[in-house]
Amino acid sequence: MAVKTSSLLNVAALTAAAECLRTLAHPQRLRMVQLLLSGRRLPVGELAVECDLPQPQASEHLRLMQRCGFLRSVREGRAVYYEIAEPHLASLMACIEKRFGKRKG
Amino acid sequence: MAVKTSSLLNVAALTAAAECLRTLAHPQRLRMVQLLLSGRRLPVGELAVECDLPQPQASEHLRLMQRCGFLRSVREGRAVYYEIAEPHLASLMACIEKRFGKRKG
DNA sequence: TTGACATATCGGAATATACCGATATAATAG
DNA sequence: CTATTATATCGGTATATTCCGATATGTCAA
Repeated sequence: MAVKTSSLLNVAALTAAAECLRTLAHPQRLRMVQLLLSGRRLPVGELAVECDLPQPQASEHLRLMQRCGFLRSVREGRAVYYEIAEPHLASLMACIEKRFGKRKG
Repeated sequence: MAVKTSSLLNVAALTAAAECLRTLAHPQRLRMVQLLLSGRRLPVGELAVECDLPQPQASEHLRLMQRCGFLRSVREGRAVYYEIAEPHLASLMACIEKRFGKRKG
């Protein structure tokens, strides 16, 4: 199948994209996504510890990412596990890691 | 159980990545990037018209994207041309277009 | 020099976001 | 039931962002 040349997104798509990017644009949220991409799924408490965040803040970050479709949550007993819901997140994070990994600043 | 950390970005890299993503996370700035990726280089005035923005706002958006390394500017006479300075922007935008292009809206 | 055009910067108001502490809800064990 | 654990939500404050109008800077032509 031929590779389609990038056509410009319309205003609605650009607005939606901007919202999602803004949601992703936070150090701890990026870290959470990385953890979930590599670790499959994790409960809120463990994500909070890994990101060195108070539990309420971790919960709020996860809620934002769930709201824009990046994550979904599944309750199991008392724990709530979060996992990646948006397949495109992997390639997006790969781009980000390629740009910001192994770099001197 | 600890999560594997070999491929995770450190805090500094995550912070830098978040800053750049935040800069990109605006509808008109995304549009500017798309225009510059497809049209090579454009003066401020033309970008302002294409994005339906007042000239001062266009200038400010461009300044932000230049500050984080996405763009660079070259003055030619009275006009100032902006162009893509960050090679990774193309693949990043490709990811975004893949996710937000051709969807019902 | 003056006048025009192109771009950049400034000041402020409205809105959004991040962070924190306290508390509320939910599930389970005893 | 109460107590414990895990998560979610709320109130308030500090900070950041966006947008706007006005103005400053820079370049060139005459």
